[in-house]
Amino acid sequence: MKHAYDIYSDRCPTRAVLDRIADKWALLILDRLGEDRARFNALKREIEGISQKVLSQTLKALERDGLISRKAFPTVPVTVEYALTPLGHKLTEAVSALAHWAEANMDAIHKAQAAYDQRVR
Amino acid sequence: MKHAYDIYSDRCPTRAVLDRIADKWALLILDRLGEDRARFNALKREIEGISQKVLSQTLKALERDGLISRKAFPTVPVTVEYALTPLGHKLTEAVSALAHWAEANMDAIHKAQAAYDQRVR
DNA sequence: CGGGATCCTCAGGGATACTG
DNA sequence: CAGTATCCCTGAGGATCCCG
Repeated sequence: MKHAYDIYSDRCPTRAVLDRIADKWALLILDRLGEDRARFNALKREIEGISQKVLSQTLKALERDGLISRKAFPTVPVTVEYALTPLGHKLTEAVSALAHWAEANMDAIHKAQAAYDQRVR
Repeated sequence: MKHAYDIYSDRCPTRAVLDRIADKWALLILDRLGEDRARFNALKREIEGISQKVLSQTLKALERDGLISRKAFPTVPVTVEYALTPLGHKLTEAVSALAHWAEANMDAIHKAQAAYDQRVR
């Protein structure tokens, strides 16, 4: 066998991980950090619409899973930098592809939606 | 410019689309349909833990966005098949990579979590 | 078989205020 | 600056029943 895990099984621990990364905010954070490391407020500013609570929560979860690293500098006031870990880097391609897919295909999506609404309504 | 859309902007229509595909259940459905077309109850059976309500909702949303197609056969009782559209097919690689990433890296994730819990307490 | 309609809950996440 | 702590609320989603 390749490995003992099965994402289709609801009791598999991979499900919990998928639940964390298959999330709008997590993907945007990972995508942003895939470009370059960033500080807390920079992330908050650039990822429009995210609340500091959700940002904080998500960063902590991603750090716990080993996808991102947190480095604090003893300046005054404190400076904190978030970056992808090597493990997190393995995900960048998939993350970027998913996050930016909508941008590249929005016109086709609009047409599909219009056609669907025509048919159904 | 490449295109007029920006996923980092909260008012961009791509955000709504991302919200739909950056979802645990949507990714599992897309991944499953990436292997082969499937019927409603087959999806419900194979994607363990999904409720028929969420399955139904998600399928409808994905169909509206043009990612999957629904074909009903006038048998008794009715037979319905879901499959990826060409548009949906463009996403399969990214979806598969994300969905199965946890399976391939679960050991590293476990270690990261253990180390984190040790550090934090 | 492939769903639609209801009811209900509970936890995800927004808003606000405070701190090292 | 980079968060933590509370309060509060709504809407995602589970459970159940029903139907063409």
